[in-house]
Amino acid sequence: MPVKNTVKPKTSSKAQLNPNISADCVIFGYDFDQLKVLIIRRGTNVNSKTTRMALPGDLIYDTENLDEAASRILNELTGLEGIYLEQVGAFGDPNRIKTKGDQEWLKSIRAEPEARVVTVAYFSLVKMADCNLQPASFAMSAEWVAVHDIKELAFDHFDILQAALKKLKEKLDTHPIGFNLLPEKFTIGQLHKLYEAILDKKIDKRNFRRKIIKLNILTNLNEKQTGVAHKPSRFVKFNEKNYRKLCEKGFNNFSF
Amino acid sequence: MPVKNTVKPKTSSKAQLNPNISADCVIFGYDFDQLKVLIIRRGTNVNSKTTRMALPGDLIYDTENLDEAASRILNELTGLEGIYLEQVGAFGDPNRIKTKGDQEWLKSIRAEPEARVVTVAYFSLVKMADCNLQPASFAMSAEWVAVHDIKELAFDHFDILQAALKKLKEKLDTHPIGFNLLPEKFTIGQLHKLYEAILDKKIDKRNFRRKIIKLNILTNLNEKQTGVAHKPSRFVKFNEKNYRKLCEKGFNNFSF
DNA sequence: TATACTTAGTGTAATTTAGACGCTATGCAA
DNA sequence: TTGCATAGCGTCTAAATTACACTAAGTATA
Repeated sequence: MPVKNTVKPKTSSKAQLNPNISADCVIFGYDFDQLKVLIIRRGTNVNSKTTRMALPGDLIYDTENLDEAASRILNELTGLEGIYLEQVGAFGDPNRIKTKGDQEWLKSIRAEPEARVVTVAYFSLVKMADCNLQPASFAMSAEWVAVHDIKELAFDHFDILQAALKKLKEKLDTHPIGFNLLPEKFTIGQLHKLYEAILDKKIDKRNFRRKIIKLNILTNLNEKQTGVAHKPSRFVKFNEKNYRKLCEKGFNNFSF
Repeated sequence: MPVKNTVKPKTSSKAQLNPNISADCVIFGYDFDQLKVLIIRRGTNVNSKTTRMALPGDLIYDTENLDEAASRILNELTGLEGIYLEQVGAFGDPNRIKTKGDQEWLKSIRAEPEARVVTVAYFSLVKMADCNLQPASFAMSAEWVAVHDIKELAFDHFDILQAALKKLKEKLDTHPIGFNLLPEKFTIGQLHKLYEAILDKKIDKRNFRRKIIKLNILTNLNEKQTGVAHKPSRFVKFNEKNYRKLCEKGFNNFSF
């Protein structure tokens, strides 16, 4: 179930980080061309040999629930609140943080680097332009990387990424959540390209239009693109009300 | 992703139960009439006032991974191995084990009853007849209860059950996993009734037959029902090989 | 032993959906 | 003014979905 990260728990000074449970976020963004993921370098020292790329994540506080932990991580890194967030699942192989490089890294940032850690993975969809990337308690820096360019990550994060991607694709088959990656105003063409980027395949333009328009969740705006070297497209916006109606009614298939 | 619980980790005497992480199993069974769930009473004292019904579950060992923990729980309770098992997700509200009744119970069985526990929920599908129900380290007794008759459970187990049920229904839409609940030989009529029981709705008999037969994953047996007060039905069995082929090819829709 | 009862097992027509495909429109660039 | 790029639309065909009714073959029972 998707959650909106509206609640920012006040993690009081006496709140304890639980050494055995973490949350990791696969934060997807879209730059009108490629599907991207927010990747961090952990640690505090830029020049450290031990900086590897990883998903943003952190141990969780004993006072916060899992959704809140994921929201906190997302918020610390991007400044965003109220973002689409959905659990992917728990990853808990005893050896998931035990490789040499990972252990060196953990020793530099954790009180109990060898503790067994089960992580709960989330994926979230953000509008890239709204992100104000900043270092966080758990991340020295963050950057957007195209999903296709990621070949390896620290810990089991590559597996988590693949699982998140799979879940995103499946979800997109049944719920038109792609809007979360686009700005308020967008064109159907942009939405079309977004679907192609996520599903990683060509989709017939006319069939896509027919299908998405029939859902009746797009509101036409009296505004067109300007300054484009082709016929300008009309902007639309996502119709939240009709979307809710559609969800209640239950729409089964929305696959391409 | 479904896993088969083939691995039984030897939890050596020095293996530690992690106080912060548990696994809970929603074990589904089918008695040719209703969808059932295996429900336990925890604790060791039958006469205790604090026995409430709950899902089978236990803290996990630091040496086992999550799938193994779920397999262990399933195996201890039913004696079964190699069972369909799939993660539902992690549940980690800080207050999920904090109600009075739940705390009393935990105090009687756990070293650190107040520790924060995040649980990873699984659902599994078993052939009821194959189960050899027995008490387990975490369960005084176990019994099958019809899903529809369950109104409340300890901790957040009712929520977990609902989530598992939802996941099962969704999965059934795309993968014909219902076979796992039926014996080797079964009739299409039994399969039909099983689908109706899980999805909790009527499905047209002829349409069901057509659709399931077209999948080509049923092998006809030269055997018929005997002793039934109606036209005997031919038995079929699940064709694992064709099922794999179908999975590889990818079958999108299988919804009723 | 005939009748009732129960589930097995089949087919077709109407509607809806999916998939393939080509053309004109409109703006900017050269 | 020509070319280029994307917008935006409609139709045909095949396939899938849905709704729906009867006969068959056993047991139970009157």
